[in-house]
Amino acid sequence: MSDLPPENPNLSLTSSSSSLHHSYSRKQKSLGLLCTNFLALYNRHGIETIGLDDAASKLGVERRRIYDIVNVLESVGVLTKRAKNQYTWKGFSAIPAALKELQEEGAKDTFHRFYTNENVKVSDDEDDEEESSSQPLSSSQTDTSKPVSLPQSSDPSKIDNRRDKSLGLLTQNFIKLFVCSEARIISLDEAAKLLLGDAHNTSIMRTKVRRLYDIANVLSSMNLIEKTHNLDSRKPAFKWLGYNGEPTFTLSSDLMQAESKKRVFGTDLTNVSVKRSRTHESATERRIKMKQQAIADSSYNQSSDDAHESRGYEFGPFAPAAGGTYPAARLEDNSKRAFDVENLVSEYRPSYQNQVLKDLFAHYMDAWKSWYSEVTQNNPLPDTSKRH
DNA sequence: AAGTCCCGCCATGCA
DNA sequence: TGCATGGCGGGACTT
Repeated sequence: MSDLPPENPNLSLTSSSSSLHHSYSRKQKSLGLLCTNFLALYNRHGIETIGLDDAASKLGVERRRIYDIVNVLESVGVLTKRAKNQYTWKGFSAIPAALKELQEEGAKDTFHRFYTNENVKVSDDEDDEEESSSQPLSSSQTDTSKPVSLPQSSDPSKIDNRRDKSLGLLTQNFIKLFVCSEARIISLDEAAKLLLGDAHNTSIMRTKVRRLYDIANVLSSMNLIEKTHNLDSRKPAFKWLGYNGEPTFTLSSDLMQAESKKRVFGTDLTNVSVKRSRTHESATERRIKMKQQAIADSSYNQSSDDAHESRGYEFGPFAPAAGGTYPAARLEDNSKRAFDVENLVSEYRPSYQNQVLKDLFAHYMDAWKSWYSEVTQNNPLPDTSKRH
């Protein structure tokens, strides 16, 4: 139990050198693989509670990594926090409901509840997040449309709760992007942009994208999304697969051995000497430099970098999973889609009261338009408003 | 103090 | 090379 985490036995953080071992591969330590192992370990009958320490030692990683996984799993309903160090296993069967809830929640406020000053509610924002089962609870506290943006605008209050930036919330918003729109393929860059409310300095974007990588990895290992490319731009992106039944997981061979051997795995392939040599000063220096640079080019009104680039996502039929607010349209049925979107427009436009949302909406329309014209080209459709 | 986990530096991997 | 990825752990925030 208290087998200490593998950690680095002894290592010289200095140097670079050394013997690098042959077999170190970051792939073997990826969050995605770790998640797969985690799932293989706990997604079985009889499991009802999961202890973080137990998981960490069984998987041979630090708790920090377990948090990464658990946080996103929880945001999809697979787990529920019970107490310190303790989670309740809900299983994959809880996913559909969770997705549905996210969809409804997202549809209701078009991805987020933005706060018009009259209904903010900064202070008491939620308390008990999800809890799918019983009641919907749609108080998706603030989130995505973080006020921020304008560097110097006066922020009413520091709506910057830690929770607002949590991996869990970000996961849910990322999922809403798929489930509440017609986008089927979205690149992490685009996702970050959308979730950030557009126009942001590189530093913030970079960090957001970094988080999205973590999320994408675990969602991928759950088969909720899959990596692909944008049809046109070729840029890597993720495709929403939705919940299609419970996938099967298998422990990676080494873990298996470790398990059967009753021994902590991981220790061996930990990249001891590879540790990055964080030369304090250079790191700090760099950080400062980046900060300044960030500030420098954060001119929020960069009219130049948004607008276009709408090729971030691809549209497609709606996810099979939870039936929801929007009808599942067929790709071929262009006219219907046109109709749907237009409906969507008139239905939602009125609610866009803040700039951020407006931009976001415009962004989507833009993307849709280009997609539309593209499709229309090879497959001219009769008339926009006549179904077939 | 212990538990959480945000953040972003910088190494890897792969065209 | 350059860009996409993502390991990793410092240290801030919560309990």
